[in-house]
Amino acid sequence: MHDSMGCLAAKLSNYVLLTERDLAHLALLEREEQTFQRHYEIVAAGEPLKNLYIVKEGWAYSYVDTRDGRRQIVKLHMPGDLIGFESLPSATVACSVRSASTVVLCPFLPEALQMVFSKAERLAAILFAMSCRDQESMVSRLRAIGRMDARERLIQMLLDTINQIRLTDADVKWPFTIPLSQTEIGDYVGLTNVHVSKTLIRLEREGLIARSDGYRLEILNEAAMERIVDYENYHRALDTSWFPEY
Amino acid sequence: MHDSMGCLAAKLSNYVLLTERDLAHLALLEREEQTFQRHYEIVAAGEPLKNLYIVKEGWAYSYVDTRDGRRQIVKLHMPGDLIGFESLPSATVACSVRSASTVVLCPFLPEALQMVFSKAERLAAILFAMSCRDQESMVSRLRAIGRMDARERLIQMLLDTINQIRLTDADVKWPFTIPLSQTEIGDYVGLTNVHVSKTLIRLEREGLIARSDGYRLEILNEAAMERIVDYENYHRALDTSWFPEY
DNA sequence: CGCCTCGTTGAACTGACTCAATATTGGTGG
DNA sequence: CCACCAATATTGAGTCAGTTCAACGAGGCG
Repeated sequence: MHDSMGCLAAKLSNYVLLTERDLAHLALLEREEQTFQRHYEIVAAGEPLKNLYIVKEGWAYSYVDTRDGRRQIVKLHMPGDLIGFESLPSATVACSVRSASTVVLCPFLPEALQMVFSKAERLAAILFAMSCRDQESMVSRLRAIGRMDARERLIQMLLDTINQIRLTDADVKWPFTIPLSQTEIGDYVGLTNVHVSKTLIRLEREGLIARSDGYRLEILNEAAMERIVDYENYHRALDTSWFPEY
Repeated sequence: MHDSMGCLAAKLSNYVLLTERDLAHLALLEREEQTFQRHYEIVAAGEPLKNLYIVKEGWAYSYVDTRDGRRQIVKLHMPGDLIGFESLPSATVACSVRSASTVVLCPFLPEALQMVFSKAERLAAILFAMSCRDQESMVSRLRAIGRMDARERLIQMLLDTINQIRLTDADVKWPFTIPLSQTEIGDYVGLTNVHVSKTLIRLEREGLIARSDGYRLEILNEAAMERIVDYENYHRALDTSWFPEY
């Protein structure tokens, strides 16, 4: 990651070759920044949409609730991720956002997209591609939650998380930290905290993972885990053949 | 729906005011068309991405499989819907597509987007907004599948389907037809065909819905059903405040 | 007429949940 | 540096929603 680059730029540069002009436009989106403590409610669903965000540091997640208090975490946000696109069409916040660790976000106004679409077509295409990639990610989550048992869901979640981390940190060292409680993991994969605990212990006994103090975790047999869930890593370079030229 | 308009244009015009220029660009995407019989495998996951599609008539759906044959239907596609965006970033088909009824599709090449982004910025913004709306829809599905029981999932699915229909057919008449078998409905909401059958019968006994021969269905107490799942209808006009001007 | 797909029904099973007690961890202030 | 508290994780017992399996029924089509 270059010092001169913002976090979004750094992440996008893993996907696609950015031009000077792209970088200049991107810089405009990452001017401000705000820091939030762990477990802070950054945005609440139902409000009018004020800001979109770029994650600069730390983790956050988007979630929705049911009236009787059940919670579903929808996406994890790591450095370089964009937050809030699903709220754009209705101009109303569709998902609440909460920090998982201490987190630094760059807020920007939806109106900034006007400039992007009219003056930086290629960047617009990139953002569009990122939105499509988010869909791809949600497709795989729907598959996991809709059709897999607890063990498979957790395996899928761990694989996907580690690959998402690798995007900005090419060789992660084991063990790595997942700043999520088991309740949060459960809310992410559609299980109870109790069953997450039992299933993680099972994965440990099977020799697939190892856990050390607190939230540290090691994936011992990634290949086997990939086979179990038929894992497809879509966190790779973007196809740019349909992008406009400058 | 104007005769001169394509299906996508017709659908978009429910969301947003289209200019002459938008319409001209849209027309370019809807030149060809292909017809498929019911239950035809239109695209298979894993292939290189060839076409994106606009639905002109009939229903189709996108789905993914697990290795051992479990299936998860990801989206329903109705007239005016766009198919295949989630495959764009990887240039590989992420979801298989299958026709639910006889269906007419307008294929177009991903490269057509190049023209859209460079020459029709406003249309690009619209497509981007549609992709974000798809995300919104998948958020609500994750909530349903991850955190609701069978009865709630089916209620949510019925409400959402009828509201999606209403977009192009403002006052649907009861009873309306859902061209999906109970196995397909199960694959959509993450249940078995057996349990779908039992749960639909239960909803009927509760007086929430009525069913007539085959696939015809009537929603008897929409308000009650909306209350049960805390339903939010996001199939409404798009916020265009961040769209570029011409 | 007979095949095939689809829906219904019932019995038995089981994965995940609920509830509740106990352990562990991390953070805080004295 | 230790003691205490709150948050989180573990464990076990009992329950239940949804699955599996299997049989049966009903319409649609060649």
